[in-house]
Amino acid sequence: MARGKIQMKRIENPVHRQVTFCKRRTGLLKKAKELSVLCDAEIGVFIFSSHGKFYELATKGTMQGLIERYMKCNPLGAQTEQPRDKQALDLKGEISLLKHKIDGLQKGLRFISGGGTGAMTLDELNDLEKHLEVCVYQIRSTKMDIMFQEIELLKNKERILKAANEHLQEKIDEQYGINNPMQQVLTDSQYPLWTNIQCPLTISNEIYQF
Amino acid sequence: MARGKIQMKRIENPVHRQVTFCKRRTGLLKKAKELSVLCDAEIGVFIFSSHGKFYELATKGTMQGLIERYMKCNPLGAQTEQPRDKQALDLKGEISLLKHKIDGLQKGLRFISGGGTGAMTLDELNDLEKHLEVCVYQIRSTKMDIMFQEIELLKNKERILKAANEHLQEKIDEQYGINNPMQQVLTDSQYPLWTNIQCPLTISNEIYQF
DNA sequence: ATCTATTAATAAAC
DNA sequence: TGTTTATTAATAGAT
Repeated sequence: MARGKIQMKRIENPVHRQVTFCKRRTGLLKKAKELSVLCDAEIGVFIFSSHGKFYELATKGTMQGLIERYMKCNPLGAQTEQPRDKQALDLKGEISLLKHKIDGLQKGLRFISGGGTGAMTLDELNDLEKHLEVCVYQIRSTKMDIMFQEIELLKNKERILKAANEHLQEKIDEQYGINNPMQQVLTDSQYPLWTNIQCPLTISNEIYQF
Repeated sequence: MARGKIQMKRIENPVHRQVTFCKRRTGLLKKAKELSVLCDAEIGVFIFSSHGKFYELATKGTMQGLIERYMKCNPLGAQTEQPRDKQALDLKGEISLLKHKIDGLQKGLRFISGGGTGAMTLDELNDLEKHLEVCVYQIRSTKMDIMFQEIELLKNKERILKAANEHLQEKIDEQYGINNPMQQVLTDSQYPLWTNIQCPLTISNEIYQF
């Protein structure tokens, strides 16, 4: 794919072969990652070089998980692995994964408490995001509770004041009758005055203490 | 690599995603074979599509052989000893915990970003996080505004009712004097009655419409 | 699946 | 190995 085609056969020159191995290995893993990302696929790649050196890629989860999934898809090979080994492998995998998560949370805490992020991985950011969501939710919930309580309190006050007003009005009506001048005082034109009245209510101590 | 670049993120259009998956899967396996041939490497590739369909390639021997070779190379598989049962128990717990977490995170992310997310890059997550913060803030802010408005409204009503009560009380005092029986009605012992009074206020139309 | 305009990968050279 | 460059290979979008 460059400066000339190459034959699709083993490269005999060891130097050329090594160079090509390095380049194409990188390319292959890149392609695998891209395919995983673009198409939401889970991909695992093993590469053993001719010298026995090992390279691997697991795009989601761990290679252990991939192998397990592979085993499920291929019942034929299920027996090759002893349960003991499998369990041990799983355990190790989980431990490293959990340590990883703890790392992420620690980094997240550091971030929240003022520092920069440092290099956080995608998984770490996922955890942090969830953690932040929970924090935000809790704070909001508490605030809402307080405000609802205040609203309910004020509604209660309103109800009681209305009842008090009604009672007082009835008393007045009893003495003045329905059509006495008192009614004029309670029209819209008078309303703004009331909102500005500051002097203490003579009956407030009894009525408004709740 | 054709007719325009594409973003390195999950392709949301299912048709496009499927087409790309097919093409790139072919390309990836071809690359793996080429690398194996050119550089005399042993390569294994697992591909699980997002729908769970499985594809594999083992360039030399079988996938089983590759996995076994992988087990030997992987230091995690080397040590396994006595506390097998304990390890197994731990393992089960860890697995279910992690699966739960992963499930939750994936669901959350998918939910938040609307469509399915697939693997997101760090930058995408940063953007998502920022977006989330803004969304949460906006929703909370709107709710708070509404609640503050309601609180202010109720406080206003309270103030006006108190003023009205004071005014009415003054009227009553003018006629009955400070020590008339009216006072008794406005004591704490009477208070519960008021809270249950349901009949319309005779002066409410003027006072309470705001 | 097939066709191309483009982009991406990479062989060779340094 | 990393970079550069000329070239080939892969593939996105259209059909």
